[in-house]
Amino acid sequence: MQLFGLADCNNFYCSCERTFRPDLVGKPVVVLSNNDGCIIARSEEAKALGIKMGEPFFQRRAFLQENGVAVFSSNYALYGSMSHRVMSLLAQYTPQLDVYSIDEAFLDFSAFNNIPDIKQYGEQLVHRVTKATGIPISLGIAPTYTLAKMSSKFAKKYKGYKGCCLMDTDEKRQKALQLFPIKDVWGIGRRLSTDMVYQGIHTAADFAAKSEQWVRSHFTVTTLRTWKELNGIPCISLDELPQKKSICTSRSFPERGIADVGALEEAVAAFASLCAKKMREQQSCCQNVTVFAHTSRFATDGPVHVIQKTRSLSAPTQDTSEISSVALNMLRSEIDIYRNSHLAGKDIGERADVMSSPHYKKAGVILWGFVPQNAIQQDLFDHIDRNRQTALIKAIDEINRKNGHDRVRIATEGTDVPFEPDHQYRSRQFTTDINDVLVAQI
DNA sequence: TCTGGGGTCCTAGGACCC
DNA sequence: TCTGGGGTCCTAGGACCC
Repeated sequence: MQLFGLADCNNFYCSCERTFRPDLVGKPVVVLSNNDGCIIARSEEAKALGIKMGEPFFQRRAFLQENGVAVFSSNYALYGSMSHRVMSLLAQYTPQLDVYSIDEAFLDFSAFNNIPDIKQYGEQLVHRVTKATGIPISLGIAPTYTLAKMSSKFAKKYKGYKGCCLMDTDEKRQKALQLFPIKDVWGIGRRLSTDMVYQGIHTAADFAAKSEQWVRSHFTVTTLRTWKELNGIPCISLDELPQKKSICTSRSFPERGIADVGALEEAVAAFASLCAKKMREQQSCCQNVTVFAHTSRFATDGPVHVIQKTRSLSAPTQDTSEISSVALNMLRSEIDIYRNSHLAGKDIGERADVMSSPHYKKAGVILWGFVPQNAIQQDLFDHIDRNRQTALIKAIDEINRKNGHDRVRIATEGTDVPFEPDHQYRSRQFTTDINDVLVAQI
């Protein structure tokens, strides 16, 4: 029998913060998104207070304070490094580890038929990771990924499992399916679960009991796969994930957003530069560049402007300055079009008002259409000296690697930090900056 | 005043071709 | 008055995930 494990870190970001603040164990903790915008992680105690995932922080600030909830800005350097510790421990327990997200990984246990007690093996794994990293984890073991995800939720919910829930018989599977709400099934989101409840499907068991024909005719192939997985037939594969199909860097800007076009350009140049760097790390070149920028979805006053523009390059590239200039050209021309259309027919008196440009709340750059960097088709009309360019990029990456990122950058990114996201409640870089390492007092 | 960021996959429908 | 049929490719947008 094939068996897969899913290891899931409990309330990962909160647990990371707590590892370095043991005084907060047992107390409510939340972690905020960039700009301290939304609540994106909650400890069990915070969940018990009724705090929802994704709630805007400003709406909950007073409540959090009244209830003594510890609040943290997101600290991705810390979470990334803690994740790495957890994953390297998990890798010791399986021949095949698939890291699925910052706090989750699948483990292939198929080769472990000779292990007499896989449940006990799982419990050991959970105990070891929790003890060694300070991050509590839950492990589900089952014949398919979808069922393993489900098992891990049981492992988390019921203390009696000691962190590890094994679903290795049809009887256990049936029982679990009946207890599991359809909306919590992996791959069934809000939209689909609403449809299903409308059709009388309330639990995973209700759904699994439908005929294949019925599922095919009502939903897409993705949902059919989920149905098969619930019935114990593996059909989701995770292989070859490391090559991404698109790479995106985007940010929301603090408060009302950015009105100054120069500042917006600097931000976009910085996003382009970061995208290009991520892309070089996976040794690709991109064929397409998309830039986007838009005003707030929530603002009811002020001009609304949505920019989304894509350009195909004449030859794939991984050069920061080329990608950056393509993104900036698209951005500028879209803004020019907007301005011209809003200036047309206005007299001078109205212009001052019109020229108060829109406040762009969010912007980003997406690179896609990747080809491996060693397999580039030369463009017949390409006049750029590729070899020289490659040498320059390598040199810059190397300087930045040694001296801190952004030490060398292109001039369009500006000499100041273009915008400083709010992170009022940020913890320190306990694991990645020597100046922030905790000091033990004897 | 203040509402995250980064991905994947699928489908419908338009553009284009013969 | 009457305005084809079938195929491919691309893109935007929706749904999902963490």
